[in-house]
Amino acid sequence: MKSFRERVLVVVSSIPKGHTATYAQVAAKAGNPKAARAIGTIMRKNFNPLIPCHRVVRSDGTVGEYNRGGPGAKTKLLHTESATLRHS
DNA sequence: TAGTTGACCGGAA
DNA sequence: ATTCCGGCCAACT
Repeated sequence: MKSFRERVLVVVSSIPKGHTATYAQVAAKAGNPKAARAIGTIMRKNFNPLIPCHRVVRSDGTVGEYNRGGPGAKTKLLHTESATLRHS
């Protein structure tokens, strides 16, 4: 039984290139559909290069936040990976 | 232990 | 369509 944040990191790292997942989706896959907010709390602190946190977006389709150069860098990365981004 | 914070979500006004 | 409010969860102080 690993910690919730361990599972979250695994789930996020499992996101295929060119594919995005919502925080709620990641939370649900980690085992807590309602822990979408906690995902942000975890990611914000535990950012490591093996975790493509930039592929995690909000349910609205907006990129959300990013601690690695701001939302702009995140959007740029997604665009680079040809991820299906939604126009806010 | 308890209280505050925050990369969120969904519903109501 | 946009803005406001409450709720839910994990981490930090």
